[in-house]
Amino acid sequence: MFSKFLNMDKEKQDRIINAAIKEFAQKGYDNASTNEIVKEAGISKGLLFHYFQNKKQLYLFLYEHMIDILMDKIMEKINWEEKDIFVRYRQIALLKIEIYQIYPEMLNFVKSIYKDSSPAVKIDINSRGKELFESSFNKLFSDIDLSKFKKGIDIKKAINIINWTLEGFAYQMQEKVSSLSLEQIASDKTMEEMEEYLEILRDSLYE
Amino acid sequence: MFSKFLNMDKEKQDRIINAAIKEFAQKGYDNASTNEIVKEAGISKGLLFHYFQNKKQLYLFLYEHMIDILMDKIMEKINWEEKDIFVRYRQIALLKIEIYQIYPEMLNFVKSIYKDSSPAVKIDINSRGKELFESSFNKLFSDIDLSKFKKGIDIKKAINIINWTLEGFAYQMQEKVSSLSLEQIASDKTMEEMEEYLEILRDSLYE
Amino acid sequence: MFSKFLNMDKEKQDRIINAAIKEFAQKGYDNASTNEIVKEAGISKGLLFHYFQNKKQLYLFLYEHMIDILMDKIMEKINWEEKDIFVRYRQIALLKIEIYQIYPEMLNFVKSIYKDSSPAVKIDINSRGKELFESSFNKLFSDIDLSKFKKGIDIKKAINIINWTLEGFAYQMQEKVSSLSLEQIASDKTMEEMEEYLEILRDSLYE
Amino acid sequence: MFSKFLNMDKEKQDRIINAAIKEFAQKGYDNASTNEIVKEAGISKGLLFHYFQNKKQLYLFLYEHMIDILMDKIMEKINWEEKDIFVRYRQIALLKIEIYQIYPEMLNFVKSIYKDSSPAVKIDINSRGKELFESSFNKLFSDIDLSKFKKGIDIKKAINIINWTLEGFAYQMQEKVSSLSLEQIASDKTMEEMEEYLEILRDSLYE
DNA sequence: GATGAATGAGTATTCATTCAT
DNA sequence: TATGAATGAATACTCATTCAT
Repeated sequence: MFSKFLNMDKEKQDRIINAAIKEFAQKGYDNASTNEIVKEAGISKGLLFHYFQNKKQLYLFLYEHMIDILMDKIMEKINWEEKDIFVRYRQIALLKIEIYQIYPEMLNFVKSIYKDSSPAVKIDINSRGKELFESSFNKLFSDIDLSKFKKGIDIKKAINIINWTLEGFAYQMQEKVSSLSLEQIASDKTMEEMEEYLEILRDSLYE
Repeated sequence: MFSKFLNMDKEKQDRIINAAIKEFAQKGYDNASTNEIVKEAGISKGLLFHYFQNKKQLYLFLYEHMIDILMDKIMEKINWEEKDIFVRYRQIALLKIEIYQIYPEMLNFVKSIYKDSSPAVKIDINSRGKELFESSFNKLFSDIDLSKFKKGIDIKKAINIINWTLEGFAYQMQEKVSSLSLEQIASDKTMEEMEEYLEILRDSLYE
Repeated sequence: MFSKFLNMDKEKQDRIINAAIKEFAQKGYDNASTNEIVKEAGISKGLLFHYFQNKKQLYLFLYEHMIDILMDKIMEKINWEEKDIFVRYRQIALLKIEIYQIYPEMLNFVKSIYKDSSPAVKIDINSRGKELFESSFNKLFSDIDLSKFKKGIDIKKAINIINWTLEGFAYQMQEKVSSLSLEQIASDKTMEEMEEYLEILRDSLYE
Repeated sequence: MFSKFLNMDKEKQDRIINAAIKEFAQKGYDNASTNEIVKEAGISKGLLFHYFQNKKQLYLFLYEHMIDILMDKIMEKINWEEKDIFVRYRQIALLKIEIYQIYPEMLNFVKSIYKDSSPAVKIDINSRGKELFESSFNKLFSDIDLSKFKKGIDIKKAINIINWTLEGFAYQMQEKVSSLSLEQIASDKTMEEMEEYLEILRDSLYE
């Protein structure tokens, strides 16, 4: 399907991918301009459509490609022996920071998929997402040791609280991105603050 | 600034506001069409731009106007005698549901501000948000009784956890909106589930 | 439907119509460029689409409008008392020349409808054509005096021969348009030549 | 000029020709896509433009080549001993039907030349047509026995009438193509009807 | 001879905004 | 105050043609 694209010069490939995920992440599917993408990538109008039938195919390719890379990273970096949910979340957080530093727009793009997704692509994303994303994502928490939670607590709700708290924290950090440098965000101080949140939650939700 | 608009026939005013927030909420800032707005409001193109210099000014006016109305409702409906944070949050949740039932587009509009916010208006919203929204929002929690929290706990972080959890829960509920009716969402069962979350948090974070 | 357009300044209206029928007649529906039309008409891109929803609506409007004008002219100029087919054809020929001199592209446009009609508009034209064009066109020959034809001759075939001959002659004349001026074509010499054809046919097909 | 092409593998040559005349016949010069032609012919884009400088040259080559083949057939099949114009025309009509059944796209292509001919190629076709087509076509009628025509009749005009009538009849038949099968069109009934037209004309124009 | 990546001007249509009335 | 005609840059996408391999 996209073999033509994937067999081309790697450097140009990356220029196109970066330009495209940046544009889509910033403006959403509908408002993303293929004009801007080719300008930023330094290629001609025709070439983009030589590789991708249309804007939608480009978007769906990026979706699958980014998820693939994300999943590969997860499988590679997570220590699956460690069953404690807080340790697992800490690993995921470090992973995110790592990806953030290499492909900063990638996480924004993945996030934007859930935010915007115009009707034009929503159905396709949903059908592909159900197979790919969720199955792999569930794996992240499928083998967690649940015995450490307080007796009587609704474990599903407890996990939700942990999740929402970390999401909220990450979002708060991201808002500072424009003023802070990535280095500062990925610094010890940020990690320390996260640890403090995790500690409060562990004290609260574990036996 | 917008006094010209605010002094006009109230009924036409509302037609314009309703048409505009509906369009913006449904399509986001960039994709919202002023053509659609004037058609829905039953006014001419010229008139819209007579009252509002441009699309952006219209959007920013709506933002401020909606926040104003929201704040008025809050001030009116919150029982300020009650200082317990969990009780306060419960009141806010009920308030949201109440507004949702009366002006469904209004909350969609406010929500859409955070979801989409194209780069074209993001900066303006952020700067005004800091003044308007946060100052009023802070008032919601300025007189909270902090003595009930566990000794030694970082209270700011504890409040964040409560906040993010409720946000996460609300977001989860919203995702069901397309399949569930508003009545079902605002039902006892939803409120019960929220109570369970609040109970876990109170058990965890209070002395 | 097109009242907005028909109520505008007549001179600009005509500039648009002339530019459009010329472009459609020369290049056919698919290849006609709305860019060229607005350039030739001296209006902006937006204005054309302000009056006509899209290219197809413009084409269909022109079709109906041109047929209308053509039919009005026919009803006005034909002497319906005269039942002889050769006299009737002569009147029609004179009529065509007259129209040719006033709206030269109009007849080309009408002719082009039958020649090209891309699949994009064919169905719409056919359905509208059956009502409008054919019913009125049949009227042109509905009250002809058939008693003058040779006994035993197949009258339908005889009329076809007259028709095809005059069409062939007109086509031959048109091919000379690029080299000859309209004045020369509409001259006595051309009419004389046509008379000679009609005379051969009358001698041949009448008693 | 096109010797490079004509010296290549005959089978590939035919694949290209067939793909090209089909595309041109179906869509007309302007809308024919060289992309489609190379896809259908199974060759690369570059190769097409290696043999033919550009789309126009390809079209003009096809025009000349098809006329050549057509003329060869004519020279081969016409009985030149028979000098009667009506008999000659009957032979030509049969010839057309024969070709129609063997190379249906070829006649479609030749026909399409007259129908669509975008301004881009019209001039070139016209100038070449005068040399090629007409010279050969004139041969078809150069040795006709003119002595049978009525005394005093303008023979050139009489021949035109015969020609236009047969053209008109053929065109009328063609319009039925979409609903009728080729077999039905080339049936005895069609030929019979043509005979009736020829008979009327012979009775009218011969002594 | 043969490939197909690459180009950029071209297509129809939209839309915020202006301005004469 | 109110209208809506008019603008032109922007949109996604196509396509004949070139050229390095």
